[in-house]
Amino acid sequence: MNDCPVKYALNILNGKWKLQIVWELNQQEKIRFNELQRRLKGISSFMLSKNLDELEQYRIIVRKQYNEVPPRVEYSLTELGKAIHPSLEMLGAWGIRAFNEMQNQRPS
Amino acid sequence: MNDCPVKYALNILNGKWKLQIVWELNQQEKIRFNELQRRLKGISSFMLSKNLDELEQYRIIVRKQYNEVPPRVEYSLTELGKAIHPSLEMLGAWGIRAFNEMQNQRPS
DNA sequence: CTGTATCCGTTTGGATACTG
DNA sequence: CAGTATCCAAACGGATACAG
Repeated sequence: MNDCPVKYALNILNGKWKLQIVWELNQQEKIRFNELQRRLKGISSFMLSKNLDELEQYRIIVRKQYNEVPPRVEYSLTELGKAIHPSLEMLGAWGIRAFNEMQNQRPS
Repeated sequence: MNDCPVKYALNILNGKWKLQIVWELNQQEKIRFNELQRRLKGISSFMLSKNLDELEQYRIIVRKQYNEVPPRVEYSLTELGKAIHPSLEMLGAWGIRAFNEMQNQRPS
């Protein structure tokens, strides 16, 4: 994993939800646990919590807790987390091309 | 999967071996099944075959078969396959940064 | 040499119930 | 509201044997 930076990067975003979490945070600056769960339709609080923990360990996101009643916790991207966006844009552009090349040859 | 180009792209490279296969093909232009298996230390012929099939279906690689005895099959990247390299370079650069930020904060 | 068929252990994602 | 604990099913990776 640590012998290849690309694999290291991909590993951080691996799984069903992490990319989407980063994407939501990129559009929101800050977001609360519950709202994030609503936006990621279908995720359980267990999975969301687990994925947020992992992203925090990799320093992609920051968790800020306010000691209020009811509890409030806000998540946001770190500078490192924001810095991945250009790579994702580039990958997305390639993804569109890859998708189109599949469609073109479907009729075969 | 098809609703997000980034996810579509990541899905193509998903798994334990596909990234490394693309990487090897990027350095070799052509490579035979057996040599590829030797380079990807630890992969079984079953897994290699399966991963090559999937990459071929996504039009990332091309399989060329020569009807000789013994059989010879060569794999190479398509133009689409080559075109992913800049994205991987960029992701790798970010990966190095992410890795370093982890190391820096380890002593905490 | 280049695969396929079968079977199996591990990992991943998730449903549900519960807590401070 | 923001999680944790427990348990379960499906997906993934792989070992082994075998085939053209």
